[in-house]
Amino acid sequence: MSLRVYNTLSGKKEEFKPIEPGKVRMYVCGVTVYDYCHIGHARANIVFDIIYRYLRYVGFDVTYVRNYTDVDDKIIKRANERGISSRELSEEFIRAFDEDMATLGLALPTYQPKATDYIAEIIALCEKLINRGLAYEAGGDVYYRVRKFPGYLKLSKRNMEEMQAGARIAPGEQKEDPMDFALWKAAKPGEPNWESPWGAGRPGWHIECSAMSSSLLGETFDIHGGGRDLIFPHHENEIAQSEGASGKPFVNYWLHNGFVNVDQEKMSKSLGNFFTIRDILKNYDPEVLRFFILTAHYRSPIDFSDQNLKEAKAGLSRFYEALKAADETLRSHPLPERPVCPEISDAEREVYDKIEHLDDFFAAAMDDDFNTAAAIGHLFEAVRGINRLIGEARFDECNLSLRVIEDGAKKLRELGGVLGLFGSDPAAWLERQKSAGLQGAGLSAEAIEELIEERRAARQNRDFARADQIRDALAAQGIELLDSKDGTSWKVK
RNA sequence: GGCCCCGUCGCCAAGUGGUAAGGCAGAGGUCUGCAAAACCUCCAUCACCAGUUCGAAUCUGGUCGGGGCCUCCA
Repeated sequence: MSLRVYNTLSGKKEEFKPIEPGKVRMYVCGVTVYDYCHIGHARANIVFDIIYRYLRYVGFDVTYVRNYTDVDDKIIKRANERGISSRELSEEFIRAFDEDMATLGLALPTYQPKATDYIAEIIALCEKLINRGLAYEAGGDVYYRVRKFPGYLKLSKRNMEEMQAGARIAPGEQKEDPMDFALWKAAKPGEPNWESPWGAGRPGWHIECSAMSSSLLGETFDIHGGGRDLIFPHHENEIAQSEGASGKPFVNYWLHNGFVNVDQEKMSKSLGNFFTIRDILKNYDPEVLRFFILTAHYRSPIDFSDQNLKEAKAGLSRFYEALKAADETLRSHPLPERPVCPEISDAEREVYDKIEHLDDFFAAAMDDDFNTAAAIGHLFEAVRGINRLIGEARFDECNLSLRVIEDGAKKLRELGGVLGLFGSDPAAWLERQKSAGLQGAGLSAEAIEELIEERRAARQNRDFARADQIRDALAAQGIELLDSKDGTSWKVK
């Protein structure tokens, strides 16, 4: 099996062939740092995090660049509103971004460049484009002469005439053509600025990504990613800038993740219907959010709702319950040196096979354009298998099952790790969910334990009426009791 | 208006030519004092219509419905 990816440029799934065998160079558009990240950012970053992890898992040496855009109109505007410098503002939100991504358990990219550290490269790129006749200076601004670049709009698949209608020249701009876009903007009073051949100014929006990507990855690299909404104009303009300057293909594979919707509508800042990562994390474990995002394919839209988050939590809990049960089983049943099973039942055989080939099923799903939803489906089947062997509990006659349980739990952790999942200690993770859930129930763990003890005594006296009364009362408050041979435990519904 | 995407079980969600993964919910069963958890069994012909094909959820055309981009946006 080989990796196939959907390339926005061709509109098809293609076999992935890196430029340099065994190595992948990947650039993903990060954030403009002027506000807290919302769950749309969370999705984009989680999606490319697992792409990064999976590429490494299959053996590629990956150079992953994710930038911060720290100079921009919105940053300047917000900084002015707050009466602080652009630099102070962007530094504040770079820290916030780093914290959010760390909380979500993202692996660190190889490089995280800031646009303002690449001003010299940006100016050099502008000069090159001017020399090639693809850009021009006008009143201290520099614009890209879009009509001179033949491949323009090849990524977004539009045509110039139709685009004309919406394009316009803002007051103060001196564009030759409404479609042209700014590479460099002359500084207005009070704006951050850098010296350039065209006077003091600052970069336009798209040029920083061209400059940072070519500096760190070269003129042509393998993968460029980002949200769908960046296809036009951002990525289209990046292509014009980079290919215009180098004369070489910019990127081989363009990957774009789908949106997060709220009530079937795109979540966005302009609509005001967005949730920040910090909002969500008040009510949900970060791993639940990650799990929720990965249960859909990265290109599909996902609908964000309390209901869907709750389902994700139930699903993730199922994994941790199984891992916990596996841990406990292995702890109480030492694995013999040479596990045997004289008579393997059909059901056991089925589970053994499933777990033995789990990596293959997982890889086949992920090789198909990073189909995490299908991959998780396979992992769920392994959960059922493990639970089944534990349920059979015939370890005396067939201790080989212990080996399979051990193997299954190990693979679950290893493959889950590729998705950034199941990294916690299961008992501790479940315990955390319990105490978090308790806050909403208005009950203390001690109170519950007391009631459990009272019920235990009642049951011993065969006073089942009283015992059931206690259980029902707790259930009404969302507390479920689970009886076992070793006593009674509880969990929040 | 132009371009693009989507419409799969009650809900979420895979599946892009060979008679529909998985999760949640639901029904029955095993276990249990009774439950819960776990396990077993059951539960969809893929918006609609017309084509192509031996064969389509999967390809083509159309209809209806939803969404996105064209302005800042992951």
